[in-house]
Amino acid sequence: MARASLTRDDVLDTAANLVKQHGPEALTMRKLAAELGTAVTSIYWHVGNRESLLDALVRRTVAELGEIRPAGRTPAERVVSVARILRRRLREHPHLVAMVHERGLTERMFLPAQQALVREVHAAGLRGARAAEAVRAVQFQVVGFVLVERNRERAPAQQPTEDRYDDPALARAFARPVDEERLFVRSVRALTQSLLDGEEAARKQEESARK
Amino acid sequence: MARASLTRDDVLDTAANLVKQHGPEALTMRKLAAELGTAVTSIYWHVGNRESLLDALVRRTVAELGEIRPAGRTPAERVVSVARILRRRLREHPHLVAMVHERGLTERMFLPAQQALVREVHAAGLRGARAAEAVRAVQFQVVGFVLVERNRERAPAQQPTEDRYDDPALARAFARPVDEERLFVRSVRALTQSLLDGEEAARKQEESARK
DNA sequence: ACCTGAACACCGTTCAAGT
DNA sequence: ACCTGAACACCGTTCAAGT
Repeated sequence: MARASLTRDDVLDTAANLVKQHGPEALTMRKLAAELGTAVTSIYWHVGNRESLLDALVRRTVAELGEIRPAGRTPAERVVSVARILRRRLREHPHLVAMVHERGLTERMFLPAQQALVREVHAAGLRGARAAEAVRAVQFQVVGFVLVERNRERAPAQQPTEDRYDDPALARAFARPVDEERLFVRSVRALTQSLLDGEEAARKQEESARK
Repeated sequence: MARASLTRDDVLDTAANLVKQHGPEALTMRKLAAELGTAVTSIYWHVGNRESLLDALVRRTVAELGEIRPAGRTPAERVVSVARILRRRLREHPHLVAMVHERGLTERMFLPAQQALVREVHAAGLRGARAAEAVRAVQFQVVGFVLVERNRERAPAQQPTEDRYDDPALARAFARPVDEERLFVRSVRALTQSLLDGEEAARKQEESARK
C-alpha cells in the first residue's frame, strides 16, 4: 500500500471505504489519517475539512450511479421495474440516501430515475401537472420505502408487539418478519396501477364526453 | 427557575426542550448541565449516560402520543384519515421517527395506528396475510413519506435540475415546490384504493366462482 | 506545493472524594 | 442518597513551522 505521495483521490478512496464499512459517523479525521499513514493535518490540505470531504465523496458516488433502463411490456410494468432498479441501487450504497439528502443533492441524484419515470407516465397518457404528480408520488414512495427499510435494519431487535386481533392468520403474519422485496413490489404496483389506471379512465371519460 | 433539588424529570424535561429546539445531535451533556445549573456528572447519577437519557426521552414521548380515531364514511376514507393523523403527529415531533427507529421502538410506536388500520382493512373485507400486508404497505408508505419530507426540510436549497422535457406544463410543475400535503393524500388514497378495491374485486370473483 | 506537531476548544465518561 | 471537580480518551480544526 506504499504511495509516492498523498493525493486527493487517495483520501477520497480510503474515506469511501471507511464510510462503506462503518457508516459516515465512523469516519473521523484521525482514523482516516491513521489508515492513510499520514498526519491528520495533511488531509486538510487535500480536501479542506471533514464536511467538504464527505461532500466530495457523495458527489463522486452520485456521478457514478449511471442511468436506468426500464424493462417490461406495459408502462405500469416499466414503472415498477424503474422502482426496483432504484431500490437495488440505493441498497448497494446504504448510507448514500441520507448523505445525499443532507447535502441537498436529492433532486440531482434522482434525475435519471425521474427521466425514466416521465417517459413511462407519458406513455400511459398522463401529461403536465398530473404526470409530474404521478412521478413524484412514485419517487417519494421508493425513497421512503428504502429509508424505512434502512432504519429497520439498523434498528435493534424490535420489541414484539403482543397484539390480540380476532384474526389468527393476521396475527401470525404480523409475527413473521417482513418480506420487504415482496411488500415493496406490491406497494409500488398498487400505487402505480391506481395512478395510471385512474388517469386512463378519466381520460376515456373525457373523450367520450366530448363526442 | 430555582429548584429544590435535581430530579430525573428535571433532566428529562430540559433535555426534551433542547432536542425539540435543536435536534438530538445538539444535546450535549455539558450544555444540558449548564442549562440545569449543575455539574455534568450529576446528570449521570440521574439518568445513567447520554444514550439511556435519549432512550428514556423517546419512551416518554411515545407513551404520550395517544390513540388514533379514524374519520370518514368508507373504510378507504378512514384509512386515509388514519394516515393523515399519523403524519400530523409525526410532524409535531420532527426528531422522533429517527430516534424511535434507532432504538427499536418503531413497532411499539405504530401500534395504535396499526390497530386502527387493521379494523378498517377488516371492514373492507380483507383477512389474514393479505390484510397484514395491506396494513404494512400503508404503514411503510406513511412513515417513508414523513422521512422523505423531513429530509427535504433539513436539506439546503436543492440544486435546480434544469430538465428539458417536451411537456412544458410538466416542466413547470417540477419547477414549483412540492405541495406535500396534497401529494401525501393523493398517494395514500391511490395506494389504499388499489389495495382495498383489488381485494374486493378478487373476493367477488372467488365468490362467483364458487357458485 | 505539500506535510508536520503542537495547541485549542470541544466531546462523553469514570472515579475518588465530598456532604 | 446526591453532588462535585479532576482526569482520561476521544473529537475537528487552526496555525506556525518545516521541506
